Amino acid sequence: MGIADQLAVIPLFEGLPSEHHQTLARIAITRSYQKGQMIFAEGDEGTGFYIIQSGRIKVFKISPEGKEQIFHIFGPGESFGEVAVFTGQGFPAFAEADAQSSLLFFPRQAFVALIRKDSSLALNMLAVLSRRLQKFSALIEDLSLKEVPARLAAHLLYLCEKDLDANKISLDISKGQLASLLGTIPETLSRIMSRMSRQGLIRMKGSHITILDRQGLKDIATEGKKLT
Amino acid sequence: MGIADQLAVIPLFEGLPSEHHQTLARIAITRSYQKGQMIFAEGDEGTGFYIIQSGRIKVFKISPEGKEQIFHIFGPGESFGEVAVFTGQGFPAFAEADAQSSLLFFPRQAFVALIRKDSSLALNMLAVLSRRLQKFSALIEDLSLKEVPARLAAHLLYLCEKDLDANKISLDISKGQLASLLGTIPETLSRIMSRMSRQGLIRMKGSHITILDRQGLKDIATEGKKLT
DNA sequence: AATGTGCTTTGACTTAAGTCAAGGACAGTT
DNA sequence: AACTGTCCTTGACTTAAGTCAAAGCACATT
Repeated sequence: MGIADQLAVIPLFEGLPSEHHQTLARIAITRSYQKGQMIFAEGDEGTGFYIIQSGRIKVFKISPEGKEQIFHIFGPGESFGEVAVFTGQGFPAFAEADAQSSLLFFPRQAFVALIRKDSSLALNMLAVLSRRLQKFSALIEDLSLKEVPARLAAHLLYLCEKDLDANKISLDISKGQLASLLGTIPETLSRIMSRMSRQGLIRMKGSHITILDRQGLKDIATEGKKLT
Repeated sequence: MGIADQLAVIPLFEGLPSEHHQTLARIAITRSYQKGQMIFAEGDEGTGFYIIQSGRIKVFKISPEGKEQIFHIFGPGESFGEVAVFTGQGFPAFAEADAQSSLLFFPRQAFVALIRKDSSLALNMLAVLSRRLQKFSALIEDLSLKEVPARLAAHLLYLCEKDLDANKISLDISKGQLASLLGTIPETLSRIMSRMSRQGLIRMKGSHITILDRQGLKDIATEGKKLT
């Protein structure tokens, strides 16, 4: 399968005329990264953005003391690094391969030229950025207005929505990473998870989690209900 | 001065052909709000977005316990509520007039139609959203990775950049609102400000603040340096 | 000048969550 | 089966920041 065909099925490029998929395929540059390899650093000049063919990328920031906040973990079909393309400033965060990954790089100039010609592409991109803004809003709300148990409860409920199998979740990231995604540290996460287990809200076995009391989690996530 | 002329000078509509300014002026609807009046609530259907002619709007969320996190305070020439236009979902936060305000409302359908025709408008909008994403990144970083003194220090330095007059700042919002913007509460903010005063970093007189030790603030804002 | 209403500050106290340090658990390798 | 490294958990402790309550100020109105 050619690159153009791959592009046709990802949300950002959905509904475009197929000659534009061809053009996109022509300007895209394939790049491979090892697990742990840095893709860009905060402040690096934004010469283009990326789409994930395979693998997993984490986008994050680090405090002077070394604490890490993960903004997002992206998987196949998702794009990242677009912000720098449109602001003309540097990347606002770090990006690192979380697994062996294959990416498509779209150079800024060529991509912007294409967007000028195809308003559907522009609207798709607006939708992608808007959705990201929405996610960021939720993260800000969580960090500022909710405590860690509420964030965790919300995240677990979110995970078991997509993993449609009723109540079983298998974490595909480490608990340390989950902590960083929720804006906390592994110790705190661990303690809260065992509290939730003790209260019969979840059952935990390694990276497999079963939700036992959906309503109970919902109360903690959205109502101000406390975890004893 | 007609609406079209006003539109010509705001960043979002900069560089567009003037007949598009005419069209925009034609689809825009003027709306006025009293101080304290709600413009939209979280979850409301996003039927369009707003541009501020005059006044001030705060966009925020509220926790079940009533704590408020301000996402942004917008002034004349700025737009808000765009996200809902492009995701097709409800508004992700509340918006309220912080002062008697006059807004221009752009209905979704008509605006999207216009964006389809004018790729410069699309690119301008992409730039606006990207810059907002950048701001949100910074807020997330602050909330998760920095303590309140660091956020305050950074904010003061930011304010005195635009208020070019060397070292004097006059807050145009209440300290309670500043607290909410920094993700904290008035009591905490007050305590930290007096610590900063005691250490000779700033001088405070009502809503007028003088920065006495720029480097000292910078150290607290970016290096991990502590406030005693 | 006196009154009231809404900010802001201060003090005493509580608490969520972070730090540091020590054990466990587990997976892969030899 | 023993070893090694990594990740996860637990315990004791510290700390930043929130809560509650009471003054203090400041400005607008009568």
